[in-house]
Amino acid sequence: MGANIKDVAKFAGVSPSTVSRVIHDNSRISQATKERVRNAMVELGYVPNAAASSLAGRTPRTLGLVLPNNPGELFKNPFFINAMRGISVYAQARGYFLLYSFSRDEEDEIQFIRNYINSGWVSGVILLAARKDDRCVDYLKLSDFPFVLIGHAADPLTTCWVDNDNFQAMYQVVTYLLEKGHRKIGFLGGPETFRVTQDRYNGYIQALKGRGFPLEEELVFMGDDFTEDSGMKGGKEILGSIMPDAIATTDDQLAFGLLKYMEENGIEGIAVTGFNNTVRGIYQRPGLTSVDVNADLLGERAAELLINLLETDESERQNLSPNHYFVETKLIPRETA
Amino acid sequence: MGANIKDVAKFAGVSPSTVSRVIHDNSRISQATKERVRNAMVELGYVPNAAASSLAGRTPRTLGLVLPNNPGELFKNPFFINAMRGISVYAQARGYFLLYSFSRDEEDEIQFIRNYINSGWVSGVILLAARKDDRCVDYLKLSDFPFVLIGHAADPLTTCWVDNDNFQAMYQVVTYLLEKGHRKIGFLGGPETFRVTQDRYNGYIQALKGRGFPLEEELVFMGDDFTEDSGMKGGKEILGSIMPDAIATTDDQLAFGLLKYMEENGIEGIAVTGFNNTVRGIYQRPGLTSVDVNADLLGERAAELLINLLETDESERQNLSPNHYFVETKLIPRETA
DNA sequence: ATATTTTGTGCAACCGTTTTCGCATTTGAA
DNA sequence: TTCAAATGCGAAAACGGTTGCACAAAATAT
Repeated sequence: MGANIKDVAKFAGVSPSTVSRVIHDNSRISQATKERVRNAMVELGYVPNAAASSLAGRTPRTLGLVLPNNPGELFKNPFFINAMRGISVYAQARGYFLLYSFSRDEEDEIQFIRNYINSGWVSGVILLAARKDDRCVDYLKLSDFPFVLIGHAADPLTTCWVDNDNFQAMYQVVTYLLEKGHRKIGFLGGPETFRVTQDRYNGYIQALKGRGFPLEEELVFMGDDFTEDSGMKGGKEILGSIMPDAIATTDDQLAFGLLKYMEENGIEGIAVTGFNNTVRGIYQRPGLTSVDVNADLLGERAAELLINLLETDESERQNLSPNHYFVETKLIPRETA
Repeated sequence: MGANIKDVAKFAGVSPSTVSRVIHDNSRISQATKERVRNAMVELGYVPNAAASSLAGRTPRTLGLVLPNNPGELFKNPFFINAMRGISVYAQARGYFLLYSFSRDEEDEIQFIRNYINSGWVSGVILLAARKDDRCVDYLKLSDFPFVLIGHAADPLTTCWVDNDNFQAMYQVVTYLLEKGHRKIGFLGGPETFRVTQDRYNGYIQALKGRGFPLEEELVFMGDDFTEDSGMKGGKEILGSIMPDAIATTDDQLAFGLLKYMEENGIEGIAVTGFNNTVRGIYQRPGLTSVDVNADLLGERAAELLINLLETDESERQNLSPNHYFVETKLIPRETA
């Protein structure tokens, strides 16, 4: 390993404490000394020992990421890798390291977080997949450990989080469909209990209202989950009654199920939109019109929020502002709408 | 933060040194004492402070991952996320943390590795994307820092690496094509300078030879890179002369280019195979027959190799065996072949 | 000219763990 | 019974930074 703080001190003709203060840009050190020490640092190729630094009281400049371990989801949806990249880009710029781990289940995740915290290896956590009633969130709050959530927090006032503006996103989708000339527009969502479903549903309703179109309950269906099967079921329900000329779904998987149902039943000419811009939707024919949730930027913003949180004094954290970010989505028109 | 080693010592009625020895299962501590201390540890929810531990001489149980930052590649090919998952699964089982970073370029990567090493935060490195004449490899060797490579090492004897058996993989592809009744089989590869191209080309040759088929030079083309464009160019070259009835490519992107060329020129009935089992190949119609390189397992094996390396004494590392693993590939037949 | 504040730096204790050395105590051999 | 070796554990010095405190020198106020 390279030079340590003593080597630098000796080289610059000062004491180790002075070097340390130069590293942290302490105002009590004169410019002349700072310059001399900094030269010594580059001269010797000095990199501070992170272990010693965090042991001695500084917060370790490392963030811990908690990822779900759902093999299918991981490769169908480039969300996670892109979010991780976004986080990496930002964290790098601020000089933070990143720890990650895929966990099998909630129990596993809590275990990880416990290890992150107690090992002293990590100063903050980013949760990349928020569940409803997430025990990880509870655990982190209970431990009073800094974290941010990607996704809408159950308690948005006392939690830091980043998310898309799901209302706005769906509003935009429906408006787009209306402008395309569609009049009877259905809605196929995930479980009602999810915040994201609610938000998007509200966006759907408002977009219709805004243009003076009525909400027709028969054209609305909420699945039990986000699977293709639920999509097919939704197709059966919605297309069984009145025929809409477009259906906005809240997830590409649902859309795939819906398209499958339509194909199997020879139904054509209905516009379909999805959410998440998954790879399958991009490459299938016809390409699925979908909403890109901008995972990259979600990641960057999450990292930004967390690092800002970490770098504000403990006493002021309560009223950190902002405690959340909304990230723009982008509608990607393709053949299905 | 939780309890420290002194708390545990007090609780168990021993000295901190004894607790430390129990943690590392030192043979000089009696079973009775070990039990008592271990009880104290669970009782107090003790997790060793990783910073202190690594400061005091232990190697930090953390591995650093170096990833390329090629946005397109990252989401078209689920290789990286799967490899990362594989690494995570194995590292977790052995009690290691994982650091990752996406780098813009080679310069950036070296910078990261330097930080990894000098910060004392990391005890070994996994390179997920090996280039030819990789400066990172040189740097790591020069620093005498433990690392493994995913991909074939330039110097396979003195480097630790994991890779697919590319010879075998292509042998299998060609054999499959021959068994399907194809007789004139072409080869469309990436740059010749790449080891992987060579290996797969040799597999192609041997598979033909093995069954007594001649190698026809006009049916072989090596592109300048792994892009769709090169695939189209290859199609033009190979399909311009004698018509083969199948073409084995060394990369899905090349295969996509080839298929595109065929479509644009109205050429049909030629079997095509790819490599990497990318998402586009899975979802396009017709589905692309491709070789799954088993990224998950590559990741696991890489982690295994590195951790084993780290846990053998410095003096014995020279003749660590094995210093590499071959990971099975899996041919995934779809419509194009 | 003296008193007071500000500025610049060093000393030394501390963070939590590891590990060498050393000292009892027990075990086994002579 | 005596001595050497093995066993079981504690004391204390690292590891590399950080930071409160002290203190001298310089700047400013009186």
